[in-house]
Amino acid sequence: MDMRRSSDSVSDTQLRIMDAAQSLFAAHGFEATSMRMITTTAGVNLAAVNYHFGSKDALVQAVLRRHLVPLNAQRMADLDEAERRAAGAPLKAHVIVECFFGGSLRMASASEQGREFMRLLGRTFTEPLPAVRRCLAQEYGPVVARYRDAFSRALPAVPLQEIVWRLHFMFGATSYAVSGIDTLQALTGVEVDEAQAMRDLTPRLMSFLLGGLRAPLPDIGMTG
Amino acid sequence: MDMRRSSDSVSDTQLRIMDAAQSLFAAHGFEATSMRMITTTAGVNLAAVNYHFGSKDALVQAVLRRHLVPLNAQRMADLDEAERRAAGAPLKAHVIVECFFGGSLRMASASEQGREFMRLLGRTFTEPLPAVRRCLAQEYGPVVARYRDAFSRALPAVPLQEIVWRLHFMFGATSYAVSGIDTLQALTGVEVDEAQAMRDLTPRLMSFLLGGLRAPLPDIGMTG
DNA sequence: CACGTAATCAAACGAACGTTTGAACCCCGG
DNA sequence: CCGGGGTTCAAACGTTCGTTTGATTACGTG
Repeated sequence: MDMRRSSDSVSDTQLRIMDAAQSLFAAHGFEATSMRMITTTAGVNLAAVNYHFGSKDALVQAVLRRHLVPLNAQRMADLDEAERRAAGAPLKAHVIVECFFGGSLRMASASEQGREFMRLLGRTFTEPLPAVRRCLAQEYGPVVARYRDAFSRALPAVPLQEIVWRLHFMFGATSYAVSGIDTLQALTGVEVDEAQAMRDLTPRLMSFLLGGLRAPLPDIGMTG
Repeated sequence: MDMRRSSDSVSDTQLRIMDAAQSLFAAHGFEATSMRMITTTAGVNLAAVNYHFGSKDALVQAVLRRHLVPLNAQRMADLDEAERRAAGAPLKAHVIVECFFGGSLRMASASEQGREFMRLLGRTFTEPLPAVRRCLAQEYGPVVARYRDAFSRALPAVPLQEIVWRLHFMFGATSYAVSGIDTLQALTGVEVDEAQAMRDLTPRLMSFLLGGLRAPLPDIGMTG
């Protein structure tokens, strides 16, 4: 009963469970995926999840964190590197956008597993499950704060509050773009090759996001 | 056992059930909301849902359709009216955006119930439940096709495929913007008054969407 | 006032859920 | 060869799920 083992030494069983869980979570959602589905798909005993992770909630968090932690670490590192290269000068907006969304989009393009995880992550943002929301707030909080300030320096004419909103919109467009390919198909009736779509998606989305980010400021009553 | 009654004459019990269900679905998701939660909140007997709607899935669809059908009808009518006024001239992009997203945003601003429904609708797009996906495809299909063509006429320089993608992005930004105010709070730590936020959201989002829609075209390898 | 239909009710249905148990198993150090 | 910790296993735990039942109440109609 280790149940909370540190970073190293994840057993083969744990890997198989997380892979199966990620795939099933992405396809059916968290609550609709039962322990029996997970363990059957993983080819392990039903009790294995509780033995190795402690509970279903803990498994959900483990699956999310497995790729989200390195992804956000990469985001921090990419921004560090960009700021180092700029040598004190304010970053260009498109560079910051690339730092934040580039990594995740590349991840979604690279492999079926990556695509699966990004689809899962997209679903995650509208997921009411407390365990999920706690995990998101904890993992994204520092990163978002860092990027918000970076954007604010890059676009000094845009009020900080507006930056936050546009970040929010960019999040939405991205998570939906990644997780909703099937929705796109359902709505438009167009057949899309998913791998091809994901590859083309990066430049398409980047262009869209930058256009939105740099749009003229709306005129809102100056109340706050 | 009417169970499939036509548009008129929804009983008080049915209304109370749909109101309670909508609120709970928006707060906890479809699967996490049990029949017992719904009927207790509505103050009706447990068997009432199955009696009046037939099943939980049918209730889900009834709750979605209740506001979605008139909303999409309004979208069609708004586009009709705009095209009538243009008298044959191609519509401006911002007019089409206003037609599509204006109604829903106004709905979200108008009442707590409207806000609730839009939040629910946002969740709906990433919902794997078959009943939900069937409902979305059916209700949105014609509307999306109509608007896609309108955008294509308004922006003749933009390939149809690119239009579809940008529509997709705009959907994502919007549904996320509406449904994820709490996510915004969780990620940024900023406290937001929801009613105020929803009111300001319309011009903010419109500006962002238009900026994205009119962004320079990405350069993608000409492979299809 | 009776009659019949629609609606509501308490109670129970079988199934599936997440979790726990205790025995069996594997493998390595003594 | 034996002993013990880490792991896997079948089985069952108690709970909750969506749904169904059959009796009971409310009510417009002849």
